[in-house]
Amino acid sequence: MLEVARDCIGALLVHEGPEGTVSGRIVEAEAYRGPEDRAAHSFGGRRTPRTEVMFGTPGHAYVFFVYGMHWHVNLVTGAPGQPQAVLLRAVEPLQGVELMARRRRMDARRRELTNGPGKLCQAFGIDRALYGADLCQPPLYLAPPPPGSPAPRVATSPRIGVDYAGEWRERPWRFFDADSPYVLRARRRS
DNA sequence: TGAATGATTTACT
DNA sequence: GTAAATCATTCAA
Repeated sequence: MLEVARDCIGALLVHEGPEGTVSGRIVEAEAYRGPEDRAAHSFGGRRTPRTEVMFGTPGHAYVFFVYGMHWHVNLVTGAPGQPQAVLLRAVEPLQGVELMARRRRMDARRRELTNGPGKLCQAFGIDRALYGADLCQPPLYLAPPPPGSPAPRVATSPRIGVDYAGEWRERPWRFFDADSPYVLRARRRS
């Protein structure tokens, strides 16, 4: 599953919605390991209407809502019964930048357009309607990087926003393209 | 039925 | 740097 998270970096995310098609290059993702991972929603094997899709077959979208105003998208990776997922945190906009900017109500050139999980979902128009969607076909799917594109320099770091996860917090399960300006605060070493 | 809380973002001091 | 916004989901009763 960690391999899947790493391989996501550089791949394309495409959403063909009623308002148009948007796509972007994935530059940041985090792995959530399942029942043993305190930071995961499926910690302890909790199987609820919300986490249900993670227990199913891989390749589907786990979409959920947090903080009363933000959606997140995950790629379900574990085999059936293995509730693992990869959270997509940031992309570089490619197609449909104007549509993203309209949805986000900001200038299309700003990095803030898609450099966070909630921002990405807003820009892509991802919401509850895409819960459990098959990520191998439209309207929402992943595509391999375009041929000839340079392999990204993938770096790792601890995950973000999961301080409550105790020992699991420090696991370097966040993967990102070290050269992308769309990755939030690529932390400098001291 | 009701209360607590969060895989965040944004605005403000 | 700190805090508010804001509600689906979850857990307790």
